[in-house]
Amino acid sequence: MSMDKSFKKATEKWRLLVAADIVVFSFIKNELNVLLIKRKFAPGAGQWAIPGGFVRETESLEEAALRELHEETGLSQHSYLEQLYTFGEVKRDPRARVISTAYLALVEISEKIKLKASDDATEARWFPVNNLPILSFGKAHEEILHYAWQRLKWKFEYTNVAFSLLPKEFTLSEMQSLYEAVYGRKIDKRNFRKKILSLDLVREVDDLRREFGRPAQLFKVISRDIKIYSKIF
Amino acid sequence: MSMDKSFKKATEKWRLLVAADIVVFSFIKNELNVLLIKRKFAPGAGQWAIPGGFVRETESLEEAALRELHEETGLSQHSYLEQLYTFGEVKRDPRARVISTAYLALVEISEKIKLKASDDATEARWFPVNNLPILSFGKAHEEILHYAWQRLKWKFEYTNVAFSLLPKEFTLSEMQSLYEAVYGRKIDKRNFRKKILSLDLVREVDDLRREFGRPAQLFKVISRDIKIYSKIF
DNA sequence: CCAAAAGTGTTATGCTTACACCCATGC
DNA sequence: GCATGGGTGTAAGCATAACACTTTTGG
Repeated sequence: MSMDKSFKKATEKWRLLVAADIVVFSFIKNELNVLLIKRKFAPGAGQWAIPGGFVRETESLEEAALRELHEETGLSQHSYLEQLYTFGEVKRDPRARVISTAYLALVEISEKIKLKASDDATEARWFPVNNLPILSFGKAHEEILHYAWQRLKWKFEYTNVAFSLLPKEFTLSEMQSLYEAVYGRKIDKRNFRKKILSLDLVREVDDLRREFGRPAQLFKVISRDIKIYSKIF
Repeated sequence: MSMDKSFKKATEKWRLLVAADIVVFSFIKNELNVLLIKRKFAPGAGQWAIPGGFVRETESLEEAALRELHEETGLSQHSYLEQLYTFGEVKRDPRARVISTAYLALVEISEKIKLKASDDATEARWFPVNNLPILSFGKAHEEILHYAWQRLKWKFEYTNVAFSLLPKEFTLSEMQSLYEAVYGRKIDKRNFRKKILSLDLVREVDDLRREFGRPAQLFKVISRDIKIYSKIF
């Protein structure tokens, strides 16, 4: 059998780097938040960026994304993870030819999750999606965030992925305000409750949340497995 | 500013290859077809596979996918192209660590498009999606095909991408049988025509197709730009 | 009793689906 | 005149969207 020249050629000049970036969303104080880090190194040192880094030979893309997330932010849990898109233009990184695969992750912030201490050189912080800082890497990271948010909207419309951002027990009003935060628009309360209850996704628990006004019924998820529906909202 | 160790480390051992694969669909004789090549080299020499190959340092992922397609099949046109998914598990290719990004392309076969001559060592052929040969690369390529078909179904449901598989002029019955081929199920004729015409996507042309039975009205597309609809069928 | 948020039904409209017969042509 | 595919309308059921007031609690 003859030799495969294109394989030989490719291995003679290994000159492509592969990176994994990870956009992490959470729902904090009725706002959709994104996790960003302050970059330590060029390019873009001192500026905010999406967590991410180079993939090692011995790990999958997904593993690399989660490892970088842990190293850069201290976060080691997630309730949902999916691949977003792979950016492969030639000029993206000034230092070398880099292909980078972006992931979308969701975390619940019910138990207080600690981010990496900010006295470390790499600081990590949650930013509300409607109040983001200037990002490094020109428009590239902004586009990734925008794309991730779009994808999240779509997932909310057609799947039960919303539960991955909610704590174990929650009120329907909380759930509604999560939908409103993701969609960026108001939803009618009666229609929302009617639809969610008709889908048989949640069950009442024998407890109430007392804050302001009338106490609210608490619910829990029946199953957190991701399912696709025809259209939720 | 201090040095970025992870970048240094990554560039010291370039050991990841990046490949691009491309799943090409066409609509031939009322069947959905996929373009496959007979592999010339190991692994999987002599077996059928999805076209693809290694990405060069100077080209984008998309360019690589299209270049490989042209080199391996002779095809140099497409009416639609989108990124599908990036496969990044560690063990995919026995020869080296390979990350591979799969693309989905559509072509219209109106003007007879010539595939690479089969006396060349690399043969290229269209296969109906319901009658595929054994593929090389174990289950991996089968999964990619399955995934591509799933994505195509989704695109047909929610966008006007169907026009990318139809010739300039077509009958509504042709268009319906394209939908049926992609979905793998029958659609009611009256409902189909009603819906398509109500979306204002096509315009009658002043010509008929004569084959069997009553001649059929020919239509053309008003605009081939991809648009998203709430649900077509 | 006041502020605050929870909770609750009905109606109109539009979309989806199911369904059967006549039409125009070539042979 | 018959075989072949082209072309047409209506009604029922379902999902969506709009809309306002009462309830329960804490202070």
